[in-house]
Amino acid sequence: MKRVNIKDIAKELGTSIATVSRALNGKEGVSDELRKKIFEKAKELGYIANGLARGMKTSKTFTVGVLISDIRNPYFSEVISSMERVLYAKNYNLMICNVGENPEREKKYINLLVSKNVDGIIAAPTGDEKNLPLYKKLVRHGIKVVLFDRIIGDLQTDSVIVDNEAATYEAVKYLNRFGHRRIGAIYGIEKSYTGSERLKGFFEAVKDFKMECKDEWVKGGEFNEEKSYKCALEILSQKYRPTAIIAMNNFTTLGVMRAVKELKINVPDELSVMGFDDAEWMKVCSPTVTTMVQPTDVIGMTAATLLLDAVEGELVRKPQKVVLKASLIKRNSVGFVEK
Amino acid sequence: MKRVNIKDIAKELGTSIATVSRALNGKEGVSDELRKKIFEKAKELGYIANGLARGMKTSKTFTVGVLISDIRNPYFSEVISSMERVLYAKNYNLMICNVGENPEREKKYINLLVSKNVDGIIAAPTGDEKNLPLYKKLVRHGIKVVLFDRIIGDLQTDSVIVDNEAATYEAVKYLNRFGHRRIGAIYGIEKSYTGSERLKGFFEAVKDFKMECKDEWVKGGEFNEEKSYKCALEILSQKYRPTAIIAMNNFTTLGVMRAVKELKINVPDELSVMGFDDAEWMKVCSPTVTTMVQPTDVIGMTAATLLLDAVEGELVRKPQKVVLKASLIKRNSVGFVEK
DNA sequence: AACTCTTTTCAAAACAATTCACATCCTTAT
DNA sequence: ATAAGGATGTGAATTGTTTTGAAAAGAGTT
Repeated sequence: MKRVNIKDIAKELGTSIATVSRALNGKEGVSDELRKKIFEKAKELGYIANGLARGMKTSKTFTVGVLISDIRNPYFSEVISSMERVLYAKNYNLMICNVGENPEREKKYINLLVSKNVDGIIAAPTGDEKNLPLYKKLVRHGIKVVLFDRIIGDLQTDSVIVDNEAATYEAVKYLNRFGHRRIGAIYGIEKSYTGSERLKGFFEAVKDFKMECKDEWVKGGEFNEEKSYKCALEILSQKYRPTAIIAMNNFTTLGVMRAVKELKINVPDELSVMGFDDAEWMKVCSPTVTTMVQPTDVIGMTAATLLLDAVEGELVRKPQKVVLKASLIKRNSVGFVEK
Repeated sequence: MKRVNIKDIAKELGTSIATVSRALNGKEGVSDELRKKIFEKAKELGYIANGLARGMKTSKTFTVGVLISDIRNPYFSEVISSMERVLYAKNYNLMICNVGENPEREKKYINLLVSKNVDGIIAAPTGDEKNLPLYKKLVRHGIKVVLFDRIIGDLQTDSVIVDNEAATYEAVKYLNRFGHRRIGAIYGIEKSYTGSERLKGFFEAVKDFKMECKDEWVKGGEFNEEKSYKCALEILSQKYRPTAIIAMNNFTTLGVMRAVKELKINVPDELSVMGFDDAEWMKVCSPTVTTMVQPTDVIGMTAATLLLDAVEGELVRKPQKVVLKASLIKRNSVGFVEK
């Protein structure tokens, strides 16, 4: 069945499409009486504006693309949920693009979003250098871009990140207070933005607090459970092992906890575990996990708000860089080191 | 900066836009030589087709709306991730719409999706009667609809669901094998499709296996952790209480586990817990949770495939109803009842 | 040279909205 | 009576693409 358009309304009312458009969009130049009639007729016919046609003319689509690595990661689903809340209020739709850590997908999705004339893109970029020009092109072409979680190169655009370096530094500092002198870590993707920053903070703290940290105690390579589990097994099977271990995202934390369980290591008596990110399971597993959490709702809200500002604001303003702090949630996986 | 369009390409090459369009879309009637030149020029100028204009003409947008209650629910994020995988392969985008259990949001989002001329909608409907006409209108207007997780009324459209009744029936049956004769339950939204089906299967099994089930042992009302936690506390604080309890989705399961932990009830020795849905935490908490899981990836894949079939298929076919089975994952929260 | 046939190309008409520049109407002032 | 001015309404252009019917060009046949 054909959709009703303003032409139909105009014809029914014996007026012109221009007038109908003006009336429906709340522009002046239409008498109150006629305007009312137009609204009534629109409702009666079940008129819904055609966003494509409107978008063509106004070059505004009320659509925002969101590039993330994996929607199944609670970190991302929480951030997105929070973005969705602010965008929904302004009648925007979100296009979710799972790019994994795959630059090819990132590229294809960006082009798809451009072809759909999205008003803006909120992205946690893979960080691959070869897609940097793509992002720059977006900015040049007037598609607003807000980066979150990770930033790349010298892209002149808004961004919302967490001070990852400080986060792991604080985590180590906290462990230090519990008397830990031997420390290990499970990291994620070394050369990713978050991965490297978190490692940096870790090593810095290790140095500052004069802890012992052997190469064999620091392993990783991927932000996933399986890899982290294996790395944790390796680290913890050593005869001489750390008294505390720090994981660098939610999946790695999960891997560590699984390894610990399998090796029947008592946490926190024999080993303290510091997690990263928060997840439901950390509240119910035994022991519950002490962890550095990122303020996912603030991240999402801020990113969405920045994008809306950029999209709806008339004037061009300087790129903003919002840096948020991670915070420590104290639960039961960290304890004093055994004498 | 202005986007390059086919007119620009045509002008540069001294040909007509019709020819450029034909060449780029792989239609015949363009000499190989000219076609090659057109492709080269398009690449050189960085041409990306304008989806709005294309959509106007072809009334195809390569966009699919997805209505769910909450992206933070791992059940939904897994299903969506799986949908995304199949839709991405065919160059479709997903518009995620978090509707909570709110019919108003559902209505607004559906209208938004219509205005954006999505090719189809995959929805887990709230089930509110007053939005049924909206869904019917979609179908009438040629927007393909695939329902999943829940179905509503007499809507003539494809659907993918799990046999929820059988799922809880099987769960109780399993508990019966462990000698449980007194059983309780934490349910979700009674009048929701999934909620009522699961309850139905539960009561049926309770009757069939001649179990004892007091009214005070069956509580619920919302599919969330807090409410379920409170209900579980109430049930388990009673002097005469069930030896097994069954939760009816992932959040309710989490609530039960928290209550159990707080009451220092030993699971499975003092109480067996049967969960529903799967989640990371169920694998790491103590004890790990035995649970009825829905095949999220199959659900997502099937729903997306059905939608693609409907959207891309020429001929109209009968609405399909795919019913999948939940399966039991045996872990450690269910044990033999104490003598 | 005139004709058919095939291949290649083009001009113009949609698609549904917005918007600019006019046109019309009515009132009021000169 | 005429002019001015404000309010209200209209026609037509515009947005970028696809698509259709027709035209042009080239090749082969008579």
